[in-house]
Amino acid sequence: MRAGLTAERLAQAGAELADEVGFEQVTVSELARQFDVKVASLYSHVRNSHDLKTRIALLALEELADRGASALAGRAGKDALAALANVYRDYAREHPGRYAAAQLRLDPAAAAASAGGRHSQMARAVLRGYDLTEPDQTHAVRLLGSVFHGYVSLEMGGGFSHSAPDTEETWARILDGLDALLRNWPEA
Amino acid sequence: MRAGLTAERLAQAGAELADEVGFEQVTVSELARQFDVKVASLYSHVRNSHDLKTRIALLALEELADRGASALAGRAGKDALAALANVYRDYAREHPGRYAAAQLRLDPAAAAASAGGRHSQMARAVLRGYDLTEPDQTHAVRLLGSVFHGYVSLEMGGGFSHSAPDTEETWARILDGLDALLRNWPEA
DNA sequence: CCGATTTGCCTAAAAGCTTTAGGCAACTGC
DNA sequence: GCAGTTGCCTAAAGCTTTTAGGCAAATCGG
Repeated sequence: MRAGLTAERLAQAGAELADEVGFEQVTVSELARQFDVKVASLYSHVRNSHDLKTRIALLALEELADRGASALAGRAGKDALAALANVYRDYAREHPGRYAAAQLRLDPAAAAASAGGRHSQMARAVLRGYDLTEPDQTHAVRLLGSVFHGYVSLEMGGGFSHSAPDTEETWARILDGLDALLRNWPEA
Repeated sequence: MRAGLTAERLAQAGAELADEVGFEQVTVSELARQFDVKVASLYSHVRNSHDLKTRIALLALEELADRGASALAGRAGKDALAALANVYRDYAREHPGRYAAAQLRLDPAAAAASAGGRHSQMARAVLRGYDLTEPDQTHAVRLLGSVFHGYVSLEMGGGFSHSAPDTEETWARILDGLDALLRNWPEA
């Protein structure tokens, strides 16, 4: 009786495990336990612990990009902005472990093979609804990335303690603010 | 001959170590090696590995708050905004390990004892230069936190690959953008 | 100044994670 | 059904964390 391990199934199971116990706690040993298999067996499918984590990160980035593409379809302007923003926030809430994985610093090789490019393309797609030309568009792409990532990770980390006003309200107002800023991007 | 360990010296040494090898690699064992002392000895000063990391985080938050307070003294408006923003960015560049430590999710007890409150007070101080009243001021505090944290961590993580235009330019334009937005904060 | 107490670092040991090497059995294809 | 490949196994070394208990060095009281 073989367990039927593959790198993909390991990454998938690792992603689920990450959501349950946190990305930090995802370990080759724990994964072996889940598959009821000896630890050494995993090393035929995965180079090492870091390789496993990288695969989980790539999977998460891919899923996020898929969600983003769906959300953006048929939307433009502020509608698109909010849709993309919510993709990141909702994904982080539904899949905290995967979201943490997506934050993993990838080595250049992995980064090139990742969905990273799709993510910046999505941000650019949103910006088509605003009147920015290069290089301002690039600056704006980076701003969107910063706000989305920064807000989501602070909110998830409890950075905005449960004080009033609630974070739902803040999120809405920040999106209003970003929209206003993009419509009125200051010249250099 | 005693080594003269204390929780404070361990946190300090841990912070330096974090800057050299990365916060993730800061380990009780490695620290023991640095002090040329047996591992078990550290456990008289520090409850466990997580306690050590928490102490490093608190130290980093404290240092950051000190720098922020200096930077803000005598400044207002966009000047203050840029000064505070640069405190975070510069600190992250000079002390990447400490900055990573400052991102550690603190348990409520540690969070309450941390310099977290000073940080939001600094953001509020910056916002005094703009015309925002509650609850918009809180929303804006959170926006500043998001952008500063998000930008710095993406830049450090290589998220803005070394593509043109350079990140220095983007940073300047984002601060221009934030300033413009705060001066023209949209109503609800 | 010296004995008593506290404190600090030690040895010892258990338990868990990572990674490599080499082997045997179970699938796969001919 | 046999040969070959692949997959999971045993074994083992090295690292980290954490606890328990001991001896010696610093510190304090007389």
